[in-house]
Amino acid sequence: MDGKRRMLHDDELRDIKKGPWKVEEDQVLINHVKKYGPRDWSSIRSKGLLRRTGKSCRLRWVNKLRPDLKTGVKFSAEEERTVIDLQAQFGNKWAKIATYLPGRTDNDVKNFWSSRQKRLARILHTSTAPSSSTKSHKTTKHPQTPPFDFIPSLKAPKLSLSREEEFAAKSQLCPTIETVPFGEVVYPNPVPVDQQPYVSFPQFPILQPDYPLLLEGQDFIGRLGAPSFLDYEFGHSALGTAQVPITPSFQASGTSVSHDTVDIDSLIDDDFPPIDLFDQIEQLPSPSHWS
DNA sequence: AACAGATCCAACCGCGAAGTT
DNA sequence: CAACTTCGCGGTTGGATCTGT
Repeated sequence: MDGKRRMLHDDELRDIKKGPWKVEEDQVLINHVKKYGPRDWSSIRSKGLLRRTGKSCRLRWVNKLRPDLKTGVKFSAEEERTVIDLQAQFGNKWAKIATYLPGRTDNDVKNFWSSRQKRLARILHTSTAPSSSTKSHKTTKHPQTPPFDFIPSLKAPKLSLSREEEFAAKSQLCPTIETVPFGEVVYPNPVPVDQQPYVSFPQFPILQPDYPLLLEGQDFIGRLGAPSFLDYEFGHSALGTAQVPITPSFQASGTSVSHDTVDIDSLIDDDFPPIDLFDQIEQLPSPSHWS
């Protein structure tokens, strides 16, 4: 690049506006999209319509101005379940996951997941603290303490695992792979000292040629909504069930755990999110990465 | 009522892929 | 085909709001 061009670029950078959007800016952006469609973001700036980068314009449109968005509506239990299932399947592919959730953006999904993660982290930490407060389980006095000291997998870097690695890792963490209904808590009886109670989770189905589940997202998501979906899909022998240890303190934290089982829906309510344990399973490194 | 911590979420950044010149 | 630009994605940050003490 020559000097003239470089200087111009710097001037442009200085002229870039950042921060919260004003109503007038939104209107300009909306008008642009009406005229030209959701594209040519950079031209918005080059035409002098806004002092925002094309990138910023696109983000604003996608996350806030698109007409089909569910703004201000919390994730429903069904949406939560979908995110959790798809995250287990795709990993942190938020944009992809968002395509399964009408009205939700990748940012929404990402934020949702992130907040659930933090919440779970705190709950897990609180539940294992030696003399944790008996007060509200939603608060903690130890926000700076790494929450997952007791779970080796969570100290490992995020990895994208192959199905084989994933399965191996899960098996290593929880050698006992059983086929029990989705969401069922299995308490070995009697409970050995080194064996926590387990909550079981499904493996996603291994792709089979005549099995439409993973072929078309819409088909998949439509089936997710069916009341019998989980029972049907996860009850088949093609599926394995991974188990993840839960701590005894979970049992005392107000869940509907009754004796040996817990209904999966009770795990997806606002006050008790242990289904986030999916993530602990999914983020397991392969055994070769364990130290 | 005041404060602290938790939660939510809008917006930014860096990077890589795709498209264009 | 290389250089450059634009776009899209995932991660992160910081401010506003909520909630509990």
